[in-house]
Parts: sequence; structure tokens; C-alpha cells
Amino acid sequence: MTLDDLKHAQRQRLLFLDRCFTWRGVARRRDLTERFGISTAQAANDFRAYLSLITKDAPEYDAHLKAYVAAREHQPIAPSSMLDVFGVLDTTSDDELPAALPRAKRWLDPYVATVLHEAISNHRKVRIAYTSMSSGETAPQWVAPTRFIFDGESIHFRAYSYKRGEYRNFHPARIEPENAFQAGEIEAPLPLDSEWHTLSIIWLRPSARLSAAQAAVVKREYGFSDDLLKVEVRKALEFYLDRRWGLNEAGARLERVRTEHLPIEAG
Amino acid sequence: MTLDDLKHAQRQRLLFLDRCFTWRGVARRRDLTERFGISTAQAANDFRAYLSLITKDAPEYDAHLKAYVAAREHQPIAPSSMLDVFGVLDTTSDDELPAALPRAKRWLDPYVATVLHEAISNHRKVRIAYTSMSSGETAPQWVAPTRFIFDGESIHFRAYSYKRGEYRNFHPARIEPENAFQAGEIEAPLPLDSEWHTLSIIWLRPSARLSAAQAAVVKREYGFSDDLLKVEVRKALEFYLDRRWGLNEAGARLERVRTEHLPIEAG
DNA sequence: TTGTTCCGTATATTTTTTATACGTATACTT
DNA sequence: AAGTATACGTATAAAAAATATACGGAACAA
Repeated sequence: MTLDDLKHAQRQRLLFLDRCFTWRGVARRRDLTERFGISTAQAANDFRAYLSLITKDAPEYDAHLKAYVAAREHQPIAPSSMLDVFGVLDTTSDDELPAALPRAKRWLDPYVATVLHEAISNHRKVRIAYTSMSSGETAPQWVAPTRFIFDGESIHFRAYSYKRGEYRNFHPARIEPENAFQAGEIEAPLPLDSEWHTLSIIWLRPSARLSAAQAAVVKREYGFSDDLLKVEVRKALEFYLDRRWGLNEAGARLERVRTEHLPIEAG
Repeated sequence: MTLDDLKHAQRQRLLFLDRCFTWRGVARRRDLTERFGISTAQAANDFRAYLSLITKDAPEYDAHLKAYVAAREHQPIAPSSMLDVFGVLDTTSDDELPAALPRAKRWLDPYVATVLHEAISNHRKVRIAYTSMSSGETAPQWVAPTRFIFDGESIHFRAYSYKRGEYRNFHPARIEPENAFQAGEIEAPLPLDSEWHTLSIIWLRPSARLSAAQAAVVKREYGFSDDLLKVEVRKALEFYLDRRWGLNEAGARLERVRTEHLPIEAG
């Protein structure tokens, strides 16, 4: 039996269980009943199902702790994002002020989102009044949106700009909200978005000004043990990576060694 | 009927539907069957359930589009995080290189996490060799961890430091990994963590050096229409907020007007 | 000892979901 | 204009998932 054979709901529960074992080291039926509102019988079922997936270093029941305890060598069956991990480690109750930063309060106009989504899925172009942050001016222009982008904070989109004759990243908040946006057919086929279809392979190392001990911490924090950290990102998104990771800032703890570029076949 | 009456699995599906209507403006049975692997009959059921929750400005079926279309005034039944929104707007297929930045590649040692989690839940103290980033030195010390913290990128933890005699934020990556950490009882009760139990109310405004048009964009981006943006965060986490929002950087688009402090009753 | 709280399992019952069939409306093809 | 495909909907019986409930064992505390 594998994870894929399961129904979505039970799969979610087993993934949660997997994270409990990986990051908490322990799990109880209660964890499942509280989080998913299922019965204890069903929770026992889920434990049985989870254990049947683990062939070696399986968690074992500890009668003293009244809990299943993961083996020291426990191997997760699925990777988890930092947010997933925090979801398992955080103990703050719901009515309390959270232990996380306030939800990135970025805002997106739902109507603007639907207009862009419609244009992307039906391959149409839209007329937007877009404010340039450099000049501060707002001028209408036609763009053909192709995708939404996420930089970890807020949502942007990629579009072909007829004004510039090239693909660019746009920020929905800079679009002047309108009651109805003009939209239209795309006549001539758009050129290939070469920056989107280029892979940037960025090699990083702990900043040279750090001591050996500090460099070791940086390596541990970013999870690499070799000399260099390899990061792969679409060339079109490289700007966001630099900004998010603070690569160009004065106190950066990582510095760029070199960058390679590789074409990506259209998927 | 309300959302809370539903089972977890169906609630998840209705929330997804809600996000589709809010951010895409349209939804079809297919969206549900593809994402959750349910039958079309069940998907039709879910649509019926969702529509019964919406009293006014409900989505309507559009026979031409062969899809339900949200009313222009559609009100979501639940808020969504930016990540949720992107999950609904992103059209990249699974096997493609994603349109989001590489998953914040921060790393956390699972064993260190379990040790900290154990200490937090059982109110014990642990001995850790912690590397100071300022001096670069690594010295063992006893700490009593109280909570995990999330700054949006990586996971930290709050602990009472016996060495300093105060509560501090710690970074798991700076802990020297060991095969087994010493742990022990907490003898004397710990003092109150006053910074944790203080609320910082931070008032921000668009940076004074921005033009009116630029300031309007910043306001739209952060979703406030009044003069000031109010952000509430535990005082203990204020440092992370500054860093994440880049408030102290040269090119910051938001600047701090004033900060108020308020005690939080223990929850 | 007794009571409590975890765990487990087993049963019958209820709820959820599927499979299937059939009907309607729109759009596309011939 | 007729036929085909594909959305949507509904209804029914069947299968699967989850619950309620009961009972047993191990650890632990009073």
C-alpha cells in the first residue's frame, strides 16, 4: 500500500502524523482526533495504516509515555515546508495572539485577481493603468498576463508588455483599480518568454567576512554541508530571490559565487 | 447550517471552493474532483452545500461558461493567506519548475526539534552549545524553552536563558548538534516573560520620501486606506517584524510613526 | 486497592462517497 | 440541421469511511 492509494482526507491525516513523528518525535491518537475531529477508533485505524507504510525504523508504542515514539533514525515519508513544520510544533492556542508574525498583511484586490486569472486562462490581453515606482507615473497599457508568481510575501504576475515589447513582472497593487477592465483577443502569437524558460543555477557560500564558527552556523541554517549551496530558480524570478534572501545587502550572510544558466524545455 | 457543522474533509473542500470564487471568480466541479479526487456526484453535492451557506450575492451557474460565476460583490466565508490565494491562482503543473521561489530552503534538524519540543511540552530545561553570531564563540548553557516562533522564513524558539537571567529568542541552527542533549528538571519557577506578554502596536505610514502616487501604491499593497497602518505583534517578536518588513533599511517603503505597548493577559 | 487515562480491538450503525444511469443546455463539427 | 462532445444536474443502489459503543490491558497516582 502506498500513500497514493488513500483517499485525500486520510492521506492528509497520515501526512500530519508523519510530521508529528518527524518533528515532535511522538504522536498520540489525540493529536488526530483534535486536529481532524475524527473518532478515536478512526485515529487508531490511521495509526495502523501509517505503521503499515513504514518498513524500517518504525515508531513504537511507549506504554510509559502513552504515546508512539519515533525511532531516532525515523525517515519521513513526505517532505514538509517550514510552515508545515511550524504547524506541528506551535503550541499556541487559537484564541491567543499567535507565535508567528502577523500574516503577511499584503493585500490583493479580489476583482483584479479574477480579471488577471481570466486573462491568463483564456489567453487574452488586458488594459491596465500601471504605476511605475521609479517615475511615480500611472499610464495605461496593454499587457498579456501569462502566470501568477509568488515571492513568499505577495503575489505578482508575469505578462507580456506591448508597450515595452518584452515580458515583465508586474505587481497587482500597482494597477489602478477600475470598475471594468478592457480586455481583448491576442492577435499575433506572443514571443517565447525566454527568461521564464531559463533556469538560473546560483552557487552561494557563507560570506567571506564570517568566522569559521559563524560560517558553520550559516551552512547549518541553510542545510548544506558541501562548500557551496546550489539554488535553482527561473531566471525571471531571480530578482525576487535576491531580495528575499537579502543577497545584495550589506550584512548578507551568503554571497554569490557564480551563476549558470540553462534553457528549460517548455513543460 | 454553518461551516463548523461539517466534517473536516468537506469543510476543506468548501473552503477551497470559497477561494476559487473569491480569487478566480469561477469554479467548476472539475476543480474539486481534480484537487480532492472525489466523484462528480460528490462535487455537485459540495456545490449545493456551499451555495446553501451563501445567503446573498451567491454564485450562479453560467451555462455558456459551463461554470459557476461569483457575483461581483462576492463575500468570502473565510479569510485566506497569500499562500492559500496562490494555491488557487497558480496554474503551474506539478512536474514543472514552480512559479514560486524555491521553498525557503531553511533547514531544521529533526532531532534538535524533538528535543526542544519535548522540553517545551514537559517544562524541562536543556543544555545546548549555542554559537553567538556576534562573537562567533560556542559556549554551553542551560535554557528552558517555552515556545516555537515562526518569522515566515524559519523557525526559532523562545527560552529562558539561565546564563543571561532573561528570556531570549534562539535559533535552532546555532545549536551545536549533539548525539544526546542533557536535560533536567526546572527547580525554581521561571519568571514571567514580560516581552512575550506585551503587545506592540506599531503604526506605520508610507515613507515620506515617496510621491503621492507611490504612497497610494504602498497603501494598496499593504491594504490600508486610512493614513496609518496598524500592526500588532508580540513585543518579543518585534525584531523579526522589522527584519521581515525591512523597516530599518535604507529604501524602506514604510516608516514607523509610533509604537504603543500593552500588557497581554496570559492566555 | 481503586480509579483514571491512555492505548488497543471488535461490533453494529450511521454517514459519506462512489458508480451508474439518465436528462438538459451549450458549443463545435459535419 | 443533425450529430457529437462536454459541461451541468438529479436519483438510486452499492461500497467505503467513520462513529458510537463496549470491553480489555498497561501504567500510574491517590
